[in-house]
Amino acid sequence: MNDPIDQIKKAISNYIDVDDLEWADYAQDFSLKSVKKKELILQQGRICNTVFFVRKGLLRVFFVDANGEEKTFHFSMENTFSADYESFLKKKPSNYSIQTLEDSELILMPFEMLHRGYEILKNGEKLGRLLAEEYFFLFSSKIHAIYTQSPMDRYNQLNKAYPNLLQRVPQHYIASFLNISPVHLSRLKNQSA
Amino acid sequence: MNDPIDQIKKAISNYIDVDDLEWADYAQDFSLKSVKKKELILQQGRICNTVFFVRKGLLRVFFVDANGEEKTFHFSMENTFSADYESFLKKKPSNYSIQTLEDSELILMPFEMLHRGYEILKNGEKLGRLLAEEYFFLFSSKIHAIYTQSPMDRYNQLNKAYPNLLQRVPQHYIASFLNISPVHLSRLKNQSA
DNA sequence: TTAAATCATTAACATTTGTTATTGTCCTTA
DNA sequence: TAAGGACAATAACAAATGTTAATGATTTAA
Repeated sequence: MNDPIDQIKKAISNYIDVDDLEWADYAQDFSLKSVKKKELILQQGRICNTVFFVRKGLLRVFFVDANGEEKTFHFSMENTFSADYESFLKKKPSNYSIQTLEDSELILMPFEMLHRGYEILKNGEKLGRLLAEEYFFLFSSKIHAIYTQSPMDRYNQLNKAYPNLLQRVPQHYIASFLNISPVHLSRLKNQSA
Repeated sequence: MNDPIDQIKKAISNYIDVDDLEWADYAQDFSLKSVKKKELILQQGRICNTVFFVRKGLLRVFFVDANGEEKTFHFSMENTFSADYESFLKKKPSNYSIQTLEDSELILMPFEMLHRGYEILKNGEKLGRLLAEEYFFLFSSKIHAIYTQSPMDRYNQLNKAYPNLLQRVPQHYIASFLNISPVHLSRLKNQSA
């Protein structure tokens, strides 16, 4: 079996039982894409019609606010899915852009394929539900953290959850992710030392 | 047909087609509850084993942070569902408490019932997916708003989205929802006038 | 109906965070 | 390899937000 496609099957198996026969039929529609560092794979304002599975590399989900400033919303790590899921599902213009932060290898899942999955795969709807629930939990805990933790707390927690992320990502993106200025993050790091 | 149960059927019909026969079988397990103002219907630390449908009244979802301060996370309006959904699904201690802000009439949906819904109702899994997606979108836009809008912007937007909410809810809960101090909210309101 | 509690407002002050500008380092690329 | 650009650190100052305390109004409950 094709190696990269095996990788996404494994990821999906964390959510539902995958029937081999169904899968063989389904999986042929995946396509692979290699993308150089710093390239834009989704542009704010366009409709997101693909879910990206990060086989290798690292993505940054961000948007430009009313003042023209970039805000980093999320980092998509290896073996996770990435998209503007709302744009994807509702076919409306995306609020986010997505770019590669490293040379990356992606598996592409176009919109039609998702819906075919709901029909073809015995547990397709369940997979959709579990993925929506997972990101729901993720966002929920992100809001919880914003309400309860200081920027420094969140920095430390990020460092703990993804130990090498801080080495892989320019610091001002981290600041933006924490919703503070790069200058302030630099100050905070010194204080704690 | 029973009137309150008809109300929740109508709400669910916004998500999936409901087959009358299935529904008649399913709906008999709902129970109703009238709750006085200011009563706690879910307590932080306990497992949330019921989803509440707000037939009438208003709920506040909140939690107590490490400093012992209450943070208001969400207001549950009429004809919407309320729960700590993560606690509910994973059967783990809730991060939130839920209280009534007004005398309320609730429809209770216990955990077993949800799962029976996944099995009994033809579109049960789909309903689960759509609900998870809806709250996912809600949280997503909440985070987006935190990143892009000033507290005053968010206050105005809240006022626009739920025109009578500000009259129904003590102002310090609104401040807490906006993640600012009550004193600061009072100041902001004066500045804009 | 009255006393107590809750609440919104305001003022004064403290803290946090943002902005701008400068400098030195490192990386990129022509 | 040299020049330009991106980046992190730092300082000085400005703006936003929090904290505490006092006051008056409203609501709640005995």
